[in-house]
Amino acid sequence: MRALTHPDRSQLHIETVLEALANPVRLRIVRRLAAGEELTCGTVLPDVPASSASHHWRVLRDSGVLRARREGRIILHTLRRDDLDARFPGLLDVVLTALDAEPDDGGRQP
Amino acid sequence: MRALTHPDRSQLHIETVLEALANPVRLRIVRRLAAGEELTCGTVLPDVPASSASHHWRVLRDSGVLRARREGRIILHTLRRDDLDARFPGLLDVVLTALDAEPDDGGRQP
DNA sequence: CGGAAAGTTCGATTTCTGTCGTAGAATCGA
DNA sequence: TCGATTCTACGACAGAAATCGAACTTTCCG
Repeated sequence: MRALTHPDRSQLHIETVLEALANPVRLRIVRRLAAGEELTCGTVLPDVPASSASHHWRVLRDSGVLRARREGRIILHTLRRDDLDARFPGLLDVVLTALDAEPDDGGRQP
Repeated sequence: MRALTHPDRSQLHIETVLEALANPVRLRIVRRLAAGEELTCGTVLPDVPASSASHHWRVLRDSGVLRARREGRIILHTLRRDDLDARFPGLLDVVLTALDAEPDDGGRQP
């Protein structure tokens, strides 16, 4: 198990962040973290296989959207609101607001 | 040649817009349109084959990021700033500001 | 009318993403 | 120490997206 590394604030890249956000599963994660709570991988995507979920958490971490902290055998994640706001002011807010105005799946159910 | 159709403002979808923006070629287009100028397809991506470029313009149109207007044999494109600001206030601004702070290729050259 | 220009569409190819099972590491509690 | 829990790593596969040449449409102009 590799150490949890994150790009630092100055390395955040708008294109990478947009790529990370442009996915329905990852938007679900971001949305759940919006309240500020620290959440474990397991709690957010009960319907998704662990290995798939892990992939999405990683994309969000690697892009700098989330910060991870290992606590024993679990990993606690938070939104990097401070860093995102510093580098891309308003981005997170507008995405979260837009998500709130939509159903949980982003309006993709029949 | 099909008519140029656009999703209307109420149909704009944050996830679709993020997907459209999460691509380096398309970000180049958006960046060039940021000044408010109406531009033709041919003027923005001289290095990209026309058929590839056409694909990207289409993604941007279909997602609602751009508005197209046919003028004879050319197509004039503009950013849908009004609609994007109405539905996702601040999104375009933060993306454009972030792009301005980066090199033209988004920092991907060696 | 004929040819050039601007874009699109189509189809083939390649490349990138997402999905998921399996296996493994680390931690905890009994 | 054994087994359960939590999560990651790997590898295979499928589907989606990007790329691009070739053919086509429409328009403009000589």
